[in-house]
Amino acid sequence: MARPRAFDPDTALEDIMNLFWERGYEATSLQDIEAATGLNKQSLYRAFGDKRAMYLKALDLYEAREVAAGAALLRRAGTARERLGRLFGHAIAKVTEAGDRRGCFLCNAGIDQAYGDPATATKVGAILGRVQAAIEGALTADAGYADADARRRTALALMTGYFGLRALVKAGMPVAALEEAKDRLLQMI
Amino acid sequence: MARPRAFDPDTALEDIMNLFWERGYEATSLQDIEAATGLNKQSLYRAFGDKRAMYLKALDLYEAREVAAGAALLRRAGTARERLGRLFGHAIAKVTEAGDRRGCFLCNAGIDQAYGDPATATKVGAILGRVQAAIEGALTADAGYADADARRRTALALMTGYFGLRALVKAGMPVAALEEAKDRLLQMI
DNA sequence: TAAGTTACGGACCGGTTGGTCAACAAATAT
DNA sequence: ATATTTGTTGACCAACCGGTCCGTAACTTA
Repeated sequence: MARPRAFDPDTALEDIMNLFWERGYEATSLQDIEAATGLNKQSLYRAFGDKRAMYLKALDLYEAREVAAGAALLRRAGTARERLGRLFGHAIAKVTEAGDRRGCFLCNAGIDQAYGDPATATKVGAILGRVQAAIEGALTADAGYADADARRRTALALMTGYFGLRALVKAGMPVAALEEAKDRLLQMI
Repeated sequence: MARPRAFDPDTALEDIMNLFWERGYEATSLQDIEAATGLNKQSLYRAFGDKRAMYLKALDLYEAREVAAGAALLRRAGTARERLGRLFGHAIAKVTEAGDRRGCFLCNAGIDQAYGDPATATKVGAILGRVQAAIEGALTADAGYADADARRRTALALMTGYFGLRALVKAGMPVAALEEAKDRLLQMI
């Protein structure tokens, strides 16, 4: 109909997601976003809405990308412990292989924005529910988890441990300690 | 010698701690701190230093108050599971009894400031070490944890679960799910 | 009471915040 | 070619940011 966009919104949103992921909402300024995307403020507003909208869309992208990748690790063949081991191991591999200590954007958002912003809280809650379901799904690989209640309880405990692990990654805990915590948590299964 | 302070620095620091605990570093402005303490910016600077210094002192107070209270729960008589159950139960009781969903200031600080600010990272790391030691101490109550390595591994896993639990509190997870996660995590012991 | 010392309060600082506006550029449809 | 629609750009906004300065008030000591 008219002049087409000169940039790719998906690429821009990915840059935005990485910024919010690393620094959180408040510590990320529009100016930072302009610099990271190479776009003008006005183009950003036109494409995504205001800063809060950008944040929520970044969370959506995080689920579509990172959470989905984690869920895929859980679906691949193996015992429940092998599946969860892949997920937990991946969280630590991000540190050892890529030096990435940003942790989990979802967990970060839960702490720095869900408390205080209802829209974020709703979104985080919804994603958490799907993470829980994915872990429960991985547990069905073991005959020992035929009971739905036991499955749910263990899934909740594992999810809690997983979030703690990723929080401690961002807090700077040494890799050796992270590994020990991971291995011991997996013995729950 | 000269004119004495008209306010109590300890009370003021407690107000500051509560503010940082609830909102985090970036979302708390000097103006907010002035309003919460009823003090002038100048008095605050004179008493505590700049904003960052206030934050670090607030973390110190948090350890002296809240972490110490948690460690006391771990020292009281009982089996290891009873001791840890008190600690985990206390984290959930804050929600059910006081409607307090601020979570753990230490965990919040680990996510929103330790990554990015070396001074905070150092302090958080030091406190984490003492928390780990307190949990290890509680595990010695059980004969099954005579081995120091096993004790350390389990303590790390429990600490990780504890931080996950408190992160999920702040993220808004329903109490019923928190309870199930807590109970299942305690079965690790 | 006078001198010395500290606390207090508010004005003030430059810089940055998130957000808007209007002029201009570029593409399509007729 | 012209009209129309949209994207881009940079100037601009009031509000607020953390931080400082300075005149004045209040207290202690001599």
